[in-house]
Amino acid sequence: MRLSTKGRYGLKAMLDLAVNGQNGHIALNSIAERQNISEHYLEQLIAVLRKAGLVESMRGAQGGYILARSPKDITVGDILRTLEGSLAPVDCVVENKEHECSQADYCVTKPIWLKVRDSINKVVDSITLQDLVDDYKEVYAQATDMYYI
Amino acid sequence: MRLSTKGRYGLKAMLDLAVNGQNGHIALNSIAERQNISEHYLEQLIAVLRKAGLVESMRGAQGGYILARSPKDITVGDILRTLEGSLAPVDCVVENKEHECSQADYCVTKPIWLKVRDSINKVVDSITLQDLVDDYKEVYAQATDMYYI
DNA sequence: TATAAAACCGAGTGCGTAGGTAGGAATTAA
DNA sequence: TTAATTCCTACCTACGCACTCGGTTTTATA
Repeated sequence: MRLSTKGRYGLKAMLDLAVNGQNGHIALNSIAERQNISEHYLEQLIAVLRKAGLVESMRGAQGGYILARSPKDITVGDILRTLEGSLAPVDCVVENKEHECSQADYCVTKPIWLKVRDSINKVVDSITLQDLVDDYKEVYAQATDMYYI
Repeated sequence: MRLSTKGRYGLKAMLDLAVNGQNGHIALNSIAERQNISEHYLEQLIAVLRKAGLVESMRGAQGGYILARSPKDITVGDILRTLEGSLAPVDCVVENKEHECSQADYCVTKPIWLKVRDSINKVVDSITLQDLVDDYKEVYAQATDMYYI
């Protein structure tokens, strides 16, 4: 039941953008360096975030990435589901695919998986990037050049 | 974030034992047949459940398995965590290992993972095998020879 | 006491996915 | 024109899941 690095790295990158991208685009290599993530690998992840409309890019010199929306309008759930797919614990309760199991009406375990899925979504959808930015600023009120996320 | 078949098969097997094991031991092959699980594979899973003290075995002819405790004293969480390990979404919030990350005090994402972990555990710990047996009996009030779990 | 039914055990296998690398093409500010 | 940067496709490797295989040991019963 672990999240892969996709979700974790992606969340780190998005938080990095929220903290550092106030005035303009941020180059991928600077994010990768600060967050200690392979640049080429992060490239693949941010491509997914871009296609999902969570970040926007600018090519060429001085290009980079920027959040597509305000941090308060991007939830942790948006980011994780974009990179990990559904957070459902079993396939039979993946969103919009619940009907696909022929035994759904008789299955006594399905309600368990639904509850687990919904409780996970509830947590991650209740936290916005802005919440994390606020936490970050509080923790690093003094040491402004630290980037542990 | 999917559960593996270990957890799902294990839960099915335990529910099968709760439903069918009222009067004595149940042979593994009958569980495997009813639940449509590879017998040899289920053997490996039930060995884990036995070592964890959730089921007891009797060897030899007419032997088999039986729940070690009353179904009302076995939760879905007990079964899933035994077979899957911690249900934590990331390693840094695996139970009793939270301290191992040197950045734990500064990490702004850790509280997210803690909330996710706790919400998952809360759901699965609130449901007992007896609850599932009751659901099962309700669904199959008429068709008593069906075994979809 | 022999037999068959069952649990117990350890090793091996195929496959998919995670987590990257490698190398280059296209774009654009300076 | 150059250098910085995104974008794209292909490839690679290790690992764990979901089994299979071939036995050994135990025990009720005929």
